[in-house]
This record gives sequence, structure tokens and C-alpha cells, in this order.
Amino acid sequence: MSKKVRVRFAPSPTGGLHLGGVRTVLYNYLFAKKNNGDFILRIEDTDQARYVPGAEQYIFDCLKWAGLEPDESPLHGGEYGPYRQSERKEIYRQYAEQLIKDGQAYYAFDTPEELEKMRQDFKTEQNPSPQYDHSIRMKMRNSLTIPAEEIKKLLNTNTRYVIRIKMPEHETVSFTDMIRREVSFDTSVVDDKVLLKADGMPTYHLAVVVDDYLMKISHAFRGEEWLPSAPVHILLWKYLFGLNAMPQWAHLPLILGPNGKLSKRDGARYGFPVFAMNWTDPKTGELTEGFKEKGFLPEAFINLLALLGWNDGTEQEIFTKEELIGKFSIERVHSGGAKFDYEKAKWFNHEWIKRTEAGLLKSGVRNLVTAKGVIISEEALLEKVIDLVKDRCTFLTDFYDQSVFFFKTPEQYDLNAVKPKWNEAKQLFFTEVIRDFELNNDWKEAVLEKDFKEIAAANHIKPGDVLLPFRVMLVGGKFGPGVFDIAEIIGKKETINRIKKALDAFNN
RNA sequence: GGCCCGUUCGUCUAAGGGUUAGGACACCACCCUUUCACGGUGGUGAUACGAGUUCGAAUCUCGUACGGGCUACCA
Repeated sequence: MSKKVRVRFAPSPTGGLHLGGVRTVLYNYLFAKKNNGDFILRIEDTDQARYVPGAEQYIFDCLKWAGLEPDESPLHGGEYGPYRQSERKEIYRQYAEQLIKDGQAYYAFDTPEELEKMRQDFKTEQNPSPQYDHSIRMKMRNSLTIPAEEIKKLLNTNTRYVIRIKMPEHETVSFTDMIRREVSFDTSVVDDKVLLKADGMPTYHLAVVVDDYLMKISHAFRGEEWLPSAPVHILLWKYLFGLNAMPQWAHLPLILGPNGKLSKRDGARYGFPVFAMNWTDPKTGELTEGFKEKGFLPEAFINLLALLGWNDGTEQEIFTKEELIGKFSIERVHSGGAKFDYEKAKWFNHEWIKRTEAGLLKSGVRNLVTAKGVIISEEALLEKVIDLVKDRCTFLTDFYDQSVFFFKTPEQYDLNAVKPKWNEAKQLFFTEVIRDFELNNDWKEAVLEKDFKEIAAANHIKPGDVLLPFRVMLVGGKFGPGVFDIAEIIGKKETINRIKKALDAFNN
């Protein structure tokens, strides 16, 4: 009888949520849904110095946009709350104290200055970053080196202290990672990590173990950057709750930018978004553009993230969320890091735009174009336009340029495409077209095309020579769907107006 | 420096002892075409290196190189 699947995503609210974070959410979510389990969001806000107002709400917003909402969270509630570690502060101390009682942890009174001095004093070429470990701890001020009487006195006088784990000297700690198989470490090379900070808050190391236990987490997925501290967590599980209760670990490969691990600070430096949604740093006011605002569809975003490090073994690349839930397996996740390829990301988005029905795209497109001052009179018309132009849109934001001319008369023309070959014959041709269109009482694309070509033939002009000018008259540039489709949609009066207006511009 | 993880086309990846090493993005060419796209066809392009095990290695083992991560009272 295996226990219920319960997984968690545990971000710290320190800023924007980047690609790697969302992918971790996604893998958690897919794994939970696939196994009829629960997906929990736990806020790891134990570092008061790094707390950023608004960052927590931002995370909720991103998950909502991506369609990856948790079953339990500070917002959604649940049986295992509170889901914010700052609100669980009192829970952690007893576990730290228990470790001390059992001899697996100790009090340390070293000040930050003393620690800094230690790092300087023991720094050598061989060992550029000395750690607070078994080789050093007996030279520091802690309950291993200070007599019990004095410790009691220090504690009673409210001297600041931290609680550190006492790493065993020569033990091999190993565990089976779901992605990497057997991984092992020698405990003598890992330091005596702080478990409980001087302000009474736990560090990540203590909190993650205690909370995963209390929240009955069955599988713990996190980024590969956590692998080196895994032995600390394994040992804490062993000391506190027993290895049998420990979740199964999976350390996800990193998503790399052009220069290594993607970091929050890198923001828009690469020329592509790294955050899910726009993020404004409350301190500096600096705005970093997100995938959402760049014009990505959430379906495309999770699709591309899912495939960054995972595949189902077939050649399928486009997956709906439901398909991903059905096919996802953590064992098929790659162990190697993946460099993010923005070109491929754009392709995913383009594919999703092409495949999404106009009706579903409508509200997003309407918001975008009306925000830029376009007035949409008819909903049905908008849908028709979307169908006509969506093949040409890589981003949702492209819909503006690709469809404004359906709603607004062009202000400017690509004259270079027309003027060099403009002549009197063409001028006459278009005045005849105007005359013909004015008499038209069957304003249909096919009829317009037929008339247009007949007039061209009568004037001994190749249709190809006047189609481009006609396009520029209606659109303003050399792009867009079929010209006669456009003419039909904008209507008789507007088409004639645009020809007349453009004729003026062309003749100047 | 130490420790850990990793290494198949430029990028994401398939192939878990026997394949002409497959696909996708990007790129190039051609076709379609009234523009721009879409679409179609084809092309360039990879097992880091060296040993071993084996009849046979991208695949297993070891070493080397390279890349990445960690080395805080941050997560």
C-alpha cells in the first residue's frame, strides 16, 4: 500500500518567477495530476532580509496564468497549513532542540565577524573557501568546545546563537534519485550547516525536511543546484523522522541561458524573457518583461517548458496539458542541463496560435488591439479576421500589425514598393477600377477579383503589376492575406476611399 | 581548490550492444504563390577524446578533457 502522492513547489518570494521555476511547477503539477495526487504550494519566506513585497502574489498570478494552480496553498488553504514558513516559525525549534539532545546538532555562538575571520585565517591556495566543518568546529565557539555550565549562562543571558548540524566524519550518504539513480556523498566534505538562525527562523535545510514531513510530501522535486546539500537533508530525515518516511527525490536538470544557469538578475539581458509574467522590482522600479506580455499563449508556454528536458519517446512535440498529464513520467526527464532556445520557443507559440480556434483567441486579441486604440464594431468580423491572419502571427502581439488595416485606413504607405514602377497607365487602371466598384452590387471577393482582372486585361496590364499597388492601397505595406478578401471585409465604401486616398499619395 | 552532476547535429532531443545514428527548431535550396506568411520537397550538420569489455559499443567500465552546479545565519 503506497501512500498518497503529494508534491510541493516551494519558492521563496524574492522576485520574478523564471523559466526554471515554472518548469519545476509544471513537473510537480503533471506528476500530481497523473497520479491523482495533490500539488501544494508552500512559501519559503524564512529570510526576512530578502523578502520582497508583492512577490508572493506575483507567484500566484503566474501559476494562474499558466493554468497550474495548486490544490493547497496560502491562498487556497488545506489541511496542512499554514503554508507560509514564516507563520510556522514556532514549529521548527523543537526539532532543532531534539537534534541537540540527540547529539546530532550543537549551539554555535560565533558572530558573523568571527566567521569571516575564520574564513580568512584558514584560507589557503589549496582551500580557498574553508567551511565550518569537522576539521574546524573544535576551533570555534560552540557547545562542543565550551563547557556546559558556560553554555547555560550564555543561553540564559540571551546571547545570540545558531544551531548547526554536526556532520558525521566519515560516512557515505547515498540515495536513489528518480532521475539520476544512485548518488552518494562523503559526509566529511560537507559542512555543519546552520539549521536554526539567530533570529529564530529555520534555514531552508531544516524547514524543507520538517515541512515535507508534516505536509506528508511523497515526492520532492527541485533543481539540480540542491544536489550538493542533499546529504544534509537525508541525514536530517534519518535523525528526525526515519528514512522510511522520506519522500523520493528527483533533482531536475538546470535550464541554462547563454552563459550558464538562468538567473533572476539577468532579466531581459538575453533579448528574450526569462520571467513568466512582467515583474517590476519594487525597489528600483525596473520592469522585466514576461512571456505573457511578450505575447505567449499559456498553452504554448507550458508545452515548450515540458519539452525542455523531457519527451515521451515519440516524435510528438505539441502537447495539450491533458496529454502531458497522461504521458508525463519523471523517469524520462533528462539528467543533463538544457540550454534555452528562444527560436524554438517562438516556434511553439506560433504552432499554438495556428492551432487555436479564432473564437478562443478572440478575447486576448481584442484586449490587445483595443488597448492600442482600435475600435471593434463587430465580434463576428474580428473572428473572421483572426482566422485570416493567425498563420502570420508568432506572438499574440503580432495580431495588431497583422490586422489593424481591417479596422483603420492606413496612414502611411510603403511607397518604395510602388512608386518606382508607378505610371499613368496604372493610374488610369485604378480610376477604372473605382468606376467599376462604384457600380458593384455584389461585393464578394470572387466578383471583385474577376472584375479587377478583366479591367487589367482590357488595359493590357498584367494583373501582377497592379495587385501589389492595390495591396499597398488597402494595407499600407506588402503583407497580409489575399487583397480581395481584405476588400470584401472592409466593404465597398472603404475600399474605394482607400484607393482614392492612396492615389493621391502615389502621385505626389 | 574541493565536492557533486553532466557530455549525440549550432540548439532541444530519439536510439538503453547490431539502425545508412531518427525527429524538431534554426539555416540553405527548390515548389506553391498577387505580397507576407502557411504548406510541400530536398539539403548542410552530431555520438568530446583515449583505453578497455565484446564477434559487435553512441549505448557497459575506467581515465582525460570540457561544461555546469554547490562551497552563506540565501533559497
